[in-house]
Order: sequence, then C-alpha cells, then structure tokens
Amino acid sequence: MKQMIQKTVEQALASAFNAGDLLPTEPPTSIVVEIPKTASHGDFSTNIAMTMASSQKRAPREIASVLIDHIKDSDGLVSRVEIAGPGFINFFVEQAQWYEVLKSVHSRGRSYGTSQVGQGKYIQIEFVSANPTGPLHVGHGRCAAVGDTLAAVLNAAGFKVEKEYYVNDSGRQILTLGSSVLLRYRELLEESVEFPTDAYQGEYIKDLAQSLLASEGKRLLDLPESEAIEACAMFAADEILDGIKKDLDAFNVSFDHWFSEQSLFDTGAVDKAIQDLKNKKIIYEHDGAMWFRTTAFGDEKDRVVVRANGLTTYFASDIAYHKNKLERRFDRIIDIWGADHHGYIPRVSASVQAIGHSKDKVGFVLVQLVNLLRDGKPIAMSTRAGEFVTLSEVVKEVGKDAARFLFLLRHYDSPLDFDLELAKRQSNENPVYYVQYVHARISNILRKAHERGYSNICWHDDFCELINLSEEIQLIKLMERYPEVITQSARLLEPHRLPFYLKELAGAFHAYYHDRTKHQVVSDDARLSAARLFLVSAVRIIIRNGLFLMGVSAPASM
RNA sequence: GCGCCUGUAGCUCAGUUGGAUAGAGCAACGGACUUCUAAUCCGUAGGUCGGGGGUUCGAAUCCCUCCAGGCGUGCCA
Repeated sequence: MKQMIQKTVEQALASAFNAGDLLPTEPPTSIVVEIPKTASHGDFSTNIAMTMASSQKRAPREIASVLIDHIKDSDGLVSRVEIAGPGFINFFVEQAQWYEVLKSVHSRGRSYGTSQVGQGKYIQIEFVSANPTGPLHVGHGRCAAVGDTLAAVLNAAGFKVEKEYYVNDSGRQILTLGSSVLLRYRELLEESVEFPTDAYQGEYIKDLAQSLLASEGKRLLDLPESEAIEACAMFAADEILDGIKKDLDAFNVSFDHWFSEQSLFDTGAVDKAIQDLKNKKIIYEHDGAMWFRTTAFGDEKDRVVVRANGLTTYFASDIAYHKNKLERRFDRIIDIWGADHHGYIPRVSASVQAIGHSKDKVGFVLVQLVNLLRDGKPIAMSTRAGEFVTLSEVVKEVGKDAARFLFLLRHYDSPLDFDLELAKRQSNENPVYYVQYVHARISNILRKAHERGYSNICWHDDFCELINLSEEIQLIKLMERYPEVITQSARLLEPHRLPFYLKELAGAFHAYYHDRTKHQVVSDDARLSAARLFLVSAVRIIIRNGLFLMGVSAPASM
C-alpha cells in the first residue's frame, strides 16, 4: 500500500516536471512515505514538498499544492489528499482498499509478509560459533536467537540464506581442554593431581572424564602424555560439540553448515592464505613473527598471524576462514558476534579487503551481553571458574518459547537483563504469552464457530458493510504493516522489530476481543459471524507467521 | 590514554534511514469476570529525550564537546 502511494507521488512529480509546473531541477532521489503518528494526519504522508523547497525556491505548501494537482488516482486508492502543517501531503486511503489487504492476508496465508526485496541474493550468516570447550551459556543463546531469527526474516524477505557455525576445533584451547580432561581422568583413577588455574574448571570436565573412563578404560594411562592429551581433546571436543548441537536443537535453532577450523589446516588453506598475502607484501616478518599489515586498512596496529614459536594465531585461521567464505560467492556475509569481540572487526575487515573484496561485503552484528537475574537479583557468573548458567538450563527452566521471545525483545545493541522468574511467570508482567494468547483465543473462536457450523471461512462482498467499525479498520491497517516490518527488519538486520510489532497487533486484538457486546465474533447472526471470522482469522495468520519466524510456537490453546 | 556501544517516564525498553502534540510494557492508583479462555481489558498519573553548543523550515535522531556506565585495546581464543 505504501509502495502504491509512493508510486502515485512519483508519478505526480514526473507529471509536474513535464508540464513545467516545477523548475527543471534534479528530481529527488528517494521519496519518503511514512505512516503518521496521529490518525488525523492521514494513513500515509510524504514530506517531499518540504525537501524540495530549497531547490525549487518556493514555499513547501505551494509545491505540495502543485503536486496534488498532478496526482492521478486511477485505481481509486485514496479518498482524500490534503496539505498540512509546514507542507506535508497527507493521504487518506479509500476504505475499500483495506478489504483488499484483508483478502490478501487470507489468499497469501503462510506466505503473507514474505516478499522478493532480497531478489534471491545469497546471504551467509555465521553465528554462535562457540568453542567446543564447554556448554553454551545464555550469551550464546541470545546470539542463537538473533541469528536464527534474522536468517528466517531475511529468507522471508526474499534472500537465500545459509546459516553456518564455525567450530574452533583447533588451537590451544583444544589442548587445554584435553589436558583438563586428562587430569580429571587421572583423578578418577586415584592419582593425586594438581589442577592448574588455567585449566577448565567446570564440573562438566569431570563428567567428560567419567564417560571417557567408561568407554576407554585405563588405557590412556599407558600413552605418552601428548598422545593422551590429544585423545582426551578429541573425545571431549566431540562430546561437547554433540551437546551443543543438542542444546541448539532444543532451542529450535538449526544450521545448514558446521565449518571446522581444523579443516582449514588440513587442506592447507591457512598456509595458502598466508603465502598469498606474503606475496602481496601485506604480511611481513618482524621480530621472528609474521605480521599482517592491518594498519593499511584502518586498524590501529598491525597484528600477528604467525608467532615467533611458529604457531599460528586465531587471526590466521580467521583470515583463511573469511577467504573461504568469500570464495563461496555469497552476495553478502554477516558475522554475528558477542560484543566483547568487537575489537576484532578492524582486523577481519582488513583481511577481507586485503583479499580484494569490498569492506561492505562482510557485515558485523554485535550482540550485547546478557545479565541473568532471578527475582531482580543478578546471578553471579564466571566462565573462568566454570560457574555459569547454561543455555540448556535456562531453556529447561523457562521453556524455549519464553527464552527466544525475550532474547529477541531487545535491540542487540543494548545489554539484556533476563529474569528467570519473570520469564516463567504466567502473568501480565511477562510479555511472552501476550502474543501467544491471541493465537490461542482466535483458535478457540474458530473451534466454537466450527461447532456452530460456521466452518467455511471465505470472502463475501457483503463483508464490506459488515466489517465497518473503526476498530476493525484499525486492525486491518495494522495487518497491512506486517510485510514492511519484515522487509525493514531484513534491511536493517534488526529482528527485534518483529516481537514489537506482534505485541502491538496482539494489543489491538485483545482490546477488540474484550468488548464482546460490540465485537462478539460468533453469534446468531450468521453473516456477521462469517465476516468477523474472516477478520480474526487473518489476525491469527499473521501472529502465527510472525511467531514462526521467531521460532516460537503458536499454541491452539493455553 | 585510545576505540566501539549505551544514556528517553519510578523500572525495563521502543521510537519507522531528520518530521507534525515523544510512545509501550511493568510498577502505582481507580475500575471490569453471568464471557468466543481475566495469561485479558478500560481509565488516571507519570518527561529538561544525560548536560551544553551547533547544523535547518524542523533534532531523541546528524556534528562538536563534556559527564556517567559497559566492553575492548595480547606473539590469548
């Protein structure tokens, strides 16, 4: 609808230029049409006359008046156009148009809200990518919810999306994992061991040692230290990764690819990437180490890629990894990271540019931290000491629906306070059920309608007279906005817009539902019932579609 | 020190790429259950958009500066 208004304005503009009613200046590059805050300002408005005032050297209201004269509304889209305030042009949409919206919600059904603005372009999203050295915690959960929903939203907006998890199954942390497990293993065999502070402290290490002992027996004691550590590392990393996959599965998050860091070494990709950049003189030697000239791309200092001891840094893998991603010919690549990694952006961005790609090719989304609370009081957590609440514990306690909804209910730029007690509460303090409840209520109405024999939900032209109350038109106007919520979330990479919209739609429905003297859906009046069933089941379609994108279930009863 | 993020109602947060009179939820107060599910609704109250300058027809939004908080600033991952 907004696009149609936009086209109308565009056409009026062109017509005014052609007729010589406007000075022949450069036409505006984009026409902004928005939904005014107050209903008295119309359904849509544009500020075009104001933005053109200086180049046209005329008063905005005068320009607006010229444009209005050139508006051709052959489709009968608008009932009234007015000039208001400093020079806004306000459009009032013909009521009949809103029924078209309502009809299209039904005819599109599950695909209502989807579009082709992405033009089938390939986007890769990498997220979570937690090291397989311990279970996922709540911070990973937020990244998982954001990444998974963003992928769904982009997909709905017509992009082809691939979700990837980068597994850091190489490097020092894996060896640390191995030696941590080995020590606990020896402990189980009643050796007295000293457990160093730089080892992984969590209880889960003991569990891993236990299952290792169960499957391998005492065999590892006979191996040389380094082989034993490696065996422990392989075993533990596999087990942990397996657990991560299960946790994500329980959280309704899926990935298309699991990409192994180790594979970059096995195929020689890391060496090759380094060699290529050496040839380009972007990597140079200094103090026995190999340095990447990231300062040439705006970083504040150069970064080490190969240490003096010959071992590569994490950054080296990351260069090869991003090179690999870029070679896979995605149109765009998005890395979703915890905000504590933001210091890595300049160097990764430098590597992307050094490989020969535009900086914009790779986008970064930084998700701020999660503060876990219980009854308003912070829960102390320390990853180092192994004291943290895992994602699976949270999901088990509050349910995946509440967890996902609450993780998405904040812009990823703001830190998130997540209160476990509030998340569980079945009350109006908890926003999670508010939206789901709409779905349950409408489902119940449909059940009742079915019992009464009103089971055929399809459009009849007399609905135009029957769906007539301003609250009802208001509901349809809200429904009309849904597709734009999706495209905007996709364009700005901001999935939080979705739950905010759903809350708004839910609020409008609950208010409508509640006044049963005016809005009883299923009644003795068969025609009116049919019309209202058509209206409310459209609301249900959108609620269901929106929750689906968020990975939250839409229950038929609660 | 430098860099990134944040600062909007008592609390938690939105605010549509600069728009018209800054919004919602919670908490507070006052109301509504003979129901298509009260996990709901209606009403009242609540603001120096951190402070100060600037840009223009117009600023919560853009620029500068200061203040406060978070994170980062490894030949760690």
